[in-house]
Amino acid sequence: MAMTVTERRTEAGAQTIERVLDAAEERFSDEGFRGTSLRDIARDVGIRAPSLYNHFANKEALYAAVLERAFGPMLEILERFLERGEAAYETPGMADDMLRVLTERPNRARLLMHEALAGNRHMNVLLAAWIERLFGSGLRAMRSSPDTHPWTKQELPLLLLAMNNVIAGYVALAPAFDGTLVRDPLSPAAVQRQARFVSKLWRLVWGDAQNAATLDERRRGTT
Amino acid sequence: MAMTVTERRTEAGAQTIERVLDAAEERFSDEGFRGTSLRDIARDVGIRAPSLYNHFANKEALYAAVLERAFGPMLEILERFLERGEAAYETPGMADDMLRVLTERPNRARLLMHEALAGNRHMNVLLAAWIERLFGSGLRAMRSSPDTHPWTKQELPLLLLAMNNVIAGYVALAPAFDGTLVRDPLSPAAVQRQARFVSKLWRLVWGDAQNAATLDERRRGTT
Amino acid sequence: MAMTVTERRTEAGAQTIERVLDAAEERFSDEGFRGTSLRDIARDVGIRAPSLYNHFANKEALYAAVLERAFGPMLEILERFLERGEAAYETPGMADDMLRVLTERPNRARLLMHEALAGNRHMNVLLAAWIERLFGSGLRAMRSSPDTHPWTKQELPLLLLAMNNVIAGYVALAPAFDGTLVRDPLSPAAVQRQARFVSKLWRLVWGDAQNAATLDERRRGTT
Amino acid sequence: MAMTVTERRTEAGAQTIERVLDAAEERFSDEGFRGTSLRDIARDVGIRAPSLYNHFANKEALYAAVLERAFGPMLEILERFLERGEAAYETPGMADDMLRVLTERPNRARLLMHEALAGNRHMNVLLAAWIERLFGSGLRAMRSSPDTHPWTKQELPLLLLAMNNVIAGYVALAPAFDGTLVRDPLSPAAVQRQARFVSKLWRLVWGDAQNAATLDERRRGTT
DNA sequence: GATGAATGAGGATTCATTCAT
DNA sequence: AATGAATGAATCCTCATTCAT
Repeated sequence: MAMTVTERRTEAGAQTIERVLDAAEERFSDEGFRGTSLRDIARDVGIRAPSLYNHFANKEALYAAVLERAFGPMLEILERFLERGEAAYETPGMADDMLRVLTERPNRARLLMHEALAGNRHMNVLLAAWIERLFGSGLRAMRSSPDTHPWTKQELPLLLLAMNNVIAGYVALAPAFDGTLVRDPLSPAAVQRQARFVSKLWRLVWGDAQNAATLDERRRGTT
Repeated sequence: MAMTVTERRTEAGAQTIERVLDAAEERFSDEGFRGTSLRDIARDVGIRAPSLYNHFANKEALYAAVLERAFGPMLEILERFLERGEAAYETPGMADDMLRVLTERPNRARLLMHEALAGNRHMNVLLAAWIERLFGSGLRAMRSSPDTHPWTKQELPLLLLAMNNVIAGYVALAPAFDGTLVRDPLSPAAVQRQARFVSKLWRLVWGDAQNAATLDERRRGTT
Repeated sequence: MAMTVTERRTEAGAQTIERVLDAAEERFSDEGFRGTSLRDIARDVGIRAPSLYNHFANKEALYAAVLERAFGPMLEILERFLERGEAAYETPGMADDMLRVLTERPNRARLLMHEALAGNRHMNVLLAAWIERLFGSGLRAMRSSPDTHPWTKQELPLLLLAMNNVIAGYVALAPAFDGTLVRDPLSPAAVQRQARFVSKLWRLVWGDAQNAATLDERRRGTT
Repeated sequence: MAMTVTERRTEAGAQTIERVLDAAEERFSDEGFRGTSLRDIARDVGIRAPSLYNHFANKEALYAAVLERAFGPMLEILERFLERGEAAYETPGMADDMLRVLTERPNRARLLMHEALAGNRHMNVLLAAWIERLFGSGLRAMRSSPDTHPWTKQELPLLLLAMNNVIAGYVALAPAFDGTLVRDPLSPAAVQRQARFVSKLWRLVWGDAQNAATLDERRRGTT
């Protein structure tokens, strides 16, 4: 299928852009915004640094584009869950998907951590709003779920944060403990193991059907 | 008690060093090693950048000194636990102390995260060895504890990592979610709340007497 | 009358060229040759910088074209005067025309000043020759005029230069003193006022028979 | 006489600063602010560009310092005249001094022109205020002088501007017409000639009692 | 005739570091 | 112990220019 001149040109540019975003994501996730140099990114792509300015207005804009591309998909995952009704029992499913998304591109978890460490300095307003929304809805989901779990209302935010740290932390930090605690933590096998671990952890802290049953029984017993 | 001139001078020097380390810890924990400039650190202290070289050989050496000072105390906490026999039931106590140490100086948790994100690039051999030892002994403690908990041997490292991420993540990242999930997360009250939360979490995932009882019953019940 | 495609295309091109020259004149007159970027000029025109190269070989060539277009008309004015016989009493008329030409396009006076300030670095040989001719003939005109004026032969060049500075300086510099000395100095009213001022100035410094007589009379009358 | 360490250090620095200011004045007056590169200035001084930052915060600050140093003396000349009573007959004396100051450092006149051409973009508030004051007081002086001159109140600002352009224009632009109108226009002899010319010009356009009388007499009778 | 992509050269500025004082 | 001066290397970014399309 023939391409018009314009399309071909655009496509070539788009390819470069994609490669730049890949390289930038990698670099930014290693050393953060200030620790990353455009020259290094350019070198990774195989172009000269000034060429980056054909595609991005400046370093900040490139970083913003990296963040958008990185977290857009996650936000969509969230959207889907939100639309399906925010049912509490879906929270573990969400965690599962999140883990999968993050492990596919572990850089992104690191990116998120860098942002958080630097105080969300560069996270643009839109993105920040989305993330807030994400946590907000996660929280509402937990609050509206049947109270088969042992947590008070005040503790729920802490639990959500903790689960988030467990999931994102594994992806972002485990590599640093490669050899110490986990071997090759981002291999498919290891990720699957971690997914099962998170499920189990969630069941333990939140309760599952069996658990619920046990609790139910206990409750009925009060009758 | 009078001080000689030399002593006073030395003491003044020591004071400067301490102030440099404070400023450096603050800066490094914000933007990491590469993102931090010696000039900024010097400005915080109220001296000029070249003066730093009177106290530290270079930027790397200063960073190393910051890491040493930051994690020495933590390693000592660990030492104490290790010497006292690595009893499993003490793990939560350790987590508690760790949380307290980290929240007293939240920068240090951020420092650790930066290091981990950058792949422990600057963590010197000694420090790395200590940390490895820390996790190693934590792991042995968990392994040698009575199996009143529901985890397999393979899952224990993941659990240790998860608990670490929960604790350090709270201190390092919660500020980024100030207002979203937690309000003023490093205030004494909030820290205490988090400490209680971690305890409870630990009891849930590891099991305590009551839990153990329940599990026991269930087991016996199959008879 | 129909135009062929080629003609129309050529005309479009000519239009673009004209718009480029306009934009370039504006920019160059603000910040000089080195201080002006092709990108800015292109942006003003609504095209991209590389397109400029379809019309001009390079930045220098564009600048040369701007100079040509800017000073061609002035040179023609001069030509006319020269042809009409270089009569001395026409010098004020020339000054008048010059002022008018300059105020219609104040950028051009600024352009000339930039050139002079930078040592005529870019003024091409042809242009320089014309300007030299301009001053040369102005000088000859003054020299060959009846000596009703109080100037020596040696002073005439200084007078010519002075008048030139008064005229061009007003157009080029007055805007900088807008509010301080003159209000809205390039408005038609202000220009007319300045034209009258220059006339009067010229009469005073050059003197004509009538003027001298009038002044004399007035003075005597006060007796 | 021995110098303390501090003094010697300061003096060396002060020397460098002075040389930087000289070089910068020269460069800025040739091509204006944007057309001048710090590297060129540094090269003229014999240091590397980053060293400039030991003495000036940035390019703008260096430029501001150049302006201050260049126009401070002129403003002082003015001050002296203002203090002595702003008598109208002193205006030519002022013009004389101004010309002398400008010709001693012709770059400064060019600097002023560049500023004016670029719309006083960089002239700091203080300087601008001074210049405004300068023109203001010149104007008041002219207004309060006995009306032996043929100008209306409305024309006085134009006259002041014209004289300014004659004086500054000679110094700034004459070099561009070296060979055409004036030979070696900044040589002492040429400057003196121009000074006499300006005096004469001023007498013609402004007139003083004596002059008027003399001219009158001469005209009336040559008796 | 227009332009997206690319680039070498340069431009302002920062940075870690040295050294004499 | 502190610092002013200096600097090579690097940082972000602009600029004039080329070229394929």
